[in-house]
Amino acid sequence: MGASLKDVAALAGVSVKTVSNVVNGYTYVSPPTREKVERALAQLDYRPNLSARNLRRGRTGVIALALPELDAPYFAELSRFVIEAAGDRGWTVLIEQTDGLPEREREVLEGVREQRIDGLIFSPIAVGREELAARTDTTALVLLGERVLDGPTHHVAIDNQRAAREVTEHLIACGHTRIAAIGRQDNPGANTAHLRLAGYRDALRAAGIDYDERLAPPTASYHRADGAQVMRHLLDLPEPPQAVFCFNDLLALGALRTVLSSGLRVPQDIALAGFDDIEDGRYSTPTLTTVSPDKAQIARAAVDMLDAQLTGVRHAARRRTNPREVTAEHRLLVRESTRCEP
Amino acid sequence: MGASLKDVAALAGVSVKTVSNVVNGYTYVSPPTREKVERALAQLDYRPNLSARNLRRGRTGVIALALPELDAPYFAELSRFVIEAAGDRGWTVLIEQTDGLPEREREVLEGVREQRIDGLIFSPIAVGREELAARTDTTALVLLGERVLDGPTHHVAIDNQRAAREVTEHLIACGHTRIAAIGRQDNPGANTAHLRLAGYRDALRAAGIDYDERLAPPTASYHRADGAQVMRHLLDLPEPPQAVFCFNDLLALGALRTVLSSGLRVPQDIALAGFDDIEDGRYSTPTLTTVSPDKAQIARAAVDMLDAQLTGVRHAARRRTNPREVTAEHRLLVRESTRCEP
DNA sequence: CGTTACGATTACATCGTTGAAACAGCGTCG
DNA sequence: CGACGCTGTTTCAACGATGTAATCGTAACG
Repeated sequence: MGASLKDVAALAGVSVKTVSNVVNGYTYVSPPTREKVERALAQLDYRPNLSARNLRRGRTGVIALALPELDAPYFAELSRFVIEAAGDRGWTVLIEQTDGLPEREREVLEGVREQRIDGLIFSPIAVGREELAARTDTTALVLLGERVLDGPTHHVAIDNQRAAREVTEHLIACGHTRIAAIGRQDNPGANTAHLRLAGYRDALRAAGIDYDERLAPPTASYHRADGAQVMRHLLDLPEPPQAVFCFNDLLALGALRTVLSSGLRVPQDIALAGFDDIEDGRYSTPTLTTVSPDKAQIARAAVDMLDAQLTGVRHAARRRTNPREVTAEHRLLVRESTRCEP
Repeated sequence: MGASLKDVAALAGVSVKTVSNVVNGYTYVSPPTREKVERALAQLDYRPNLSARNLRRGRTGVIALALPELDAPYFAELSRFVIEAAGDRGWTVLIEQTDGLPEREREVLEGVREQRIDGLIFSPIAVGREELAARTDTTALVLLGERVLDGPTHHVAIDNQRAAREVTEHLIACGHTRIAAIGRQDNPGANTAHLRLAGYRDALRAAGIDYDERLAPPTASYHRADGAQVMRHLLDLPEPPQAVFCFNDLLALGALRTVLSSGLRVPQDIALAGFDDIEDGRYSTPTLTTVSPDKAQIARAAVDMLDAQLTGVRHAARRRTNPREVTAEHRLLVRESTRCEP
């Protein structure tokens, strides 16, 4: 087992606390003592026992990131940024996969990992406003990607509705009028889906196009397979759409597959747009028009907000910082899949 | 803060240790006492403080998974399986991104997270046999995807060389003779690249085709961008290849992009095969021929081997279990990108 | 009836670390 | 010269849980 402070102290001929002081960079240690201790530290290859340190300090230095799926590229890319931002603060990230299951999400909220983490960054799918309000666990929390109005918690998201409107406006500007949407979800918790649908409808309305529910079929989840399947359905309509706005890139890539394998061309026969700007869409053929959320900014903001909560609690005993909402930037990236002369 | 054993004990009117006994399912607790304690536990919503428990027990219940990049789909998919397999044992997984940087990899090996984790599953890129042998940290270790012969550590991998040979044989069976490879790396640590190249050359040799180094250009890393760029280079050769074996799917998807945007068809003009079976390749157009490693098996085997090391240490004080090697299954999946009549 | 055995419970020490407070030594100041 | 303040160091008591050994009561035994 590794050496403890006691071992080092014995070797250096000083008290345990002095060694602790050296390790923690405490100011009042005489140079000769410091040097002696440091030699001993090096000789024994001392590493602090984090369990003990955390027990004493009441902090673990670990935050959790709870996501639906790690293998959805959007979340994988986001994770990397969160890990980096947390690393800058000396924090370690523990990843929790909920698979979007309500019960797993509730577990996470109620602190399965409590005592093991200082804070939680959570990207919910199923859990709604009520569950969040009812939460009893007091671990610091930041929500991602969900805009729970009046919600009791900090969160960071992009302006989903505006972004969705912009995509749809772009498709309209290309001259399309029969524009479908893939990704509608009627589950009341599916906030993101609602917002993107709302933005889509905003743009239609502004252009004087009637909303046709048959062009926005319900979509079980947001994987390639769903996109492929719903697209098949759209193509089989008596009047198929001229353009399709998919609520994420995976759906779009699935849809793209269906369109191309039906012998149709993108964008000439059908234009396709996605959402998330995952790397796949930059290398598909055609490349994918999409909304690019500033993932680095989202990650940074989330980590910052956790930090604020944690240090806030320290300074003003358990004062609940006011729920803050950060809106991250996004950009519409027009690529080949919707290229047109406007 | 959460309630501690002391609080529960006070409420139940018993000693701290009795509560501890109830919590840990110790046998000799009288039914009435047990019930009293359980009521108190429930009433205070007691959760054990893991720092304290770990300090006492010397185990953390956390393992680390160190990967080059979480946002490479192969690793993202693998992570999910590792997290699941670890979850079955009640372990939590902490993810460490090395970005393939030698210095980060060395840090991981030397136990940056020591004291915080019980074991490490590590997928190295840069670090080689010598560094592994020189490792001083004693945390249980399992290597992924690397076949370090005579290495001092447990590891699990598929038979890369055989798989690569099978892919190449398939391309040869389709009638191709000018077959390129994307993914060669001359860095001596790049074991996987060497093995796949070896398998490629085995197949060529068996078919009596000369190995032409110009058809296997060095490749800096394994991202789409690299595949796209190297493919561009191959297309610009005086005699471009008829088929290309890419050492992973990302390279293949990048290459596919280049080929298609050059106006060539896949597989008619150029056949393309990849490696890893990431989801993207199942939805690209054309779909991607690839080697599918049994990721679930790899994850399970890695976790099993960690478990064996951990319990081995417990039983026979620090007995080094013999380095074991597990070879996971793989399958060649022929899809559209190489379809031919053989 | 005294001893033993065992079930049930408790007191105590301990894991490694760090905050609070005490203490020792020494120069400074009134 | 005594009080004070500063640096440098140590002692002590926690943090929360658990292993060990001790304790207490009671039933079984010879």
